[in-house]
Amino acid sequence: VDRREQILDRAEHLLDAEGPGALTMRRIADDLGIRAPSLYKHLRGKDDIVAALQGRALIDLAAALRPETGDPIALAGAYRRWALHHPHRYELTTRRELLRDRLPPGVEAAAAAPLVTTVGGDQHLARALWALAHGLVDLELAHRFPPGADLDRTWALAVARLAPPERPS
Amino acid sequence: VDRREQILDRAEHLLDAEGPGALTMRRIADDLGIRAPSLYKHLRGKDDIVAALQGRALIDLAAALRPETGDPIALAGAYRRWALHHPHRYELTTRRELLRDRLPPGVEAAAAAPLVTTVGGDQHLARALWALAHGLVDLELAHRFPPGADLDRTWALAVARLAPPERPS
DNA sequence: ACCTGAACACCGTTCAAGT
DNA sequence: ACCTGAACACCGTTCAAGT
Repeated sequence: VDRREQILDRAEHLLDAEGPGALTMRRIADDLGIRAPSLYKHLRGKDDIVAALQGRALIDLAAALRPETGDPIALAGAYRRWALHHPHRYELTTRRELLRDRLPPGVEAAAAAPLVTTVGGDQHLARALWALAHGLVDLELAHRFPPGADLDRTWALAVARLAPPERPS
Repeated sequence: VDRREQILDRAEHLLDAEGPGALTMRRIADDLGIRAPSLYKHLRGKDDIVAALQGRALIDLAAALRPETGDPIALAGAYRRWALHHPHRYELTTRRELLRDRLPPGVEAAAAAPLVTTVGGDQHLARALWALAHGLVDLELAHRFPPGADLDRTWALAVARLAPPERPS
């Protein structure tokens, strides 16, 4: 129905299947059976596509994290699982500049909210836990750890030390 | 003297000054007063340049970390300082695939050694501390934290929790 | 309203040719 | 030994033109 959504769907499919390197205007257009210049009648340019896919990814990530709010271990697990399940989407939102101006408003905050709530509102702790999870995922996806490394154990140890679960008083 | 080193020096200067986006064969050649195809008489291609600069960066980072071995806080501080002082070099070794086959042997291990020693040999803890530092730096360089955030405090809190200094017995 | 071909300013890279 | 121009297969993007 909406041509713009069709384009974005194809682009997302291409991203998932072949990674950010395959996300070119000519490839997207080819998949739709048109020529690259035609895309510019429906969107402003490639940045528009990237920003839209970043927005979708953040919304999807937020939805994956929300049910795990409260338990740091479970939340970290959900973060890791989402990233490993959508590595190219994670790369697009994380390794490329986040195009904030074109993002649906509140999306970034929605993805951050479960984190802040889970650590009890401490901003520094929330940022640290985020950085830890991002760092672990980023290094894992970049194959920076030795092949046989037991990363489950690394995650468990690290999260437990950084953000021990709230003891009910 | 060695033309290859001259090329790498120029490339490194270009990287520091304008970032990875400016690191093109034509720009490097222009800076040297020659044409791009001439570069291929001295190196195999652009990957060769990237790998060489990644190697230099890791050696430099290792040298910056070594003196701080032993104290997790000081080590993390040195890591952060190096990354903020050479943001484009950090990006080149971290956001782009690490070209291990073309790296000087042992360089990756040399950069990791101070970390492993500092946490007392625990591999999981070493990986966690590395991921935390990388995640914090990566998010800071990507402007993912709010502008006024007191990141000094975030680092201090996070490192202290994850890797408390060894108590002398 | 939607799509096209041709063009522009870029990439990395190859190769025959010049000195 | 070192460098060159021309070319190839790519990029994102613009624009006059076609239906």
